Amino acid sequence: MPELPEVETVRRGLSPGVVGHRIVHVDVREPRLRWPVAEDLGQVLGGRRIRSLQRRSKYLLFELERGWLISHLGMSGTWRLVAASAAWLPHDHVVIGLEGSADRAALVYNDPRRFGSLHYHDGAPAGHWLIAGIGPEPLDAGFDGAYLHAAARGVRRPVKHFLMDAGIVAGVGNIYACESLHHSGIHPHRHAGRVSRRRYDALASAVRRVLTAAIAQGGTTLRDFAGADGTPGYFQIDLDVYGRGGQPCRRCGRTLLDSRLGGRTTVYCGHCQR
DNA sequence: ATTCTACCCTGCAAGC
DNA sequence: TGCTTGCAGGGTAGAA
Repeated sequence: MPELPEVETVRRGLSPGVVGHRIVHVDVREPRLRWPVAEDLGQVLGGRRIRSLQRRSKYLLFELERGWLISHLGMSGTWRLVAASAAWLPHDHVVIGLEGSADRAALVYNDPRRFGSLHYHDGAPAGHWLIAGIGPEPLDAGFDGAYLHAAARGVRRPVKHFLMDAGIVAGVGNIYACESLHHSGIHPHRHAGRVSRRRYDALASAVRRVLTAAIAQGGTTLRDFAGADGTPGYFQIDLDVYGRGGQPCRRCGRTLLDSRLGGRTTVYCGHCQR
């Protein structure tokens, strides 16, 4: 489900309802996520106020009065704010009760596929093992063509893989990798080390442009993604290649190709992307 | 050291 | 109608 723009959309939607509120209890109803959720999370978090809600790569970071709650949505995870009296839905795995919110009294983590995760970390998120190795944020200074070009030196794996590697750049998943490569005219199967500096300039700016536009549209809703208030994203309307295999390229009109790259569907134009 | 594959899990759609 | 198969926006561990 969520790449950087979707996680950012969740962060923005959730913030007003959680920041400043105190956690009164935590109910781990199903600890079997990507990694087991600590069953004593309630004892650790209970009584602490949420100071801010931040994002790093595809991780949501709840800054507490002390320590951080680090959440990843995997493929199918969602957070929603509900009234205390709300009925449980299937796959509601973790419930965080909040004080100081009138009708919205609990934060509920739902995740059918359970690829998401939830960790408490006592120090700064950058020190957590899941986050320590992550590369630069694509929307921050420091991410540009020069950086990509240098990082790709001698790398033989496909440039699409390279771009989706969080250690290289944070937050770019399958959808936005396909889109950015199409925007910049780079063939997804090309070896990362065989892309010129000039074309990495184009790729870096395409990544920025695509992610920024997607955030402005509230993310991409393919089947079930929704922001914290339940509204879907609208960026799917602007997708040029993802999900459009067999349809005409919007630039040259030729049929878009569907291939599998590392087990993931990759759509590209064999004419516009070299 | 890099790079590939298999796997974690449920839900849905397509095909038979 | 019901079964099987494959695919889905993620990321890791372990093998090659």
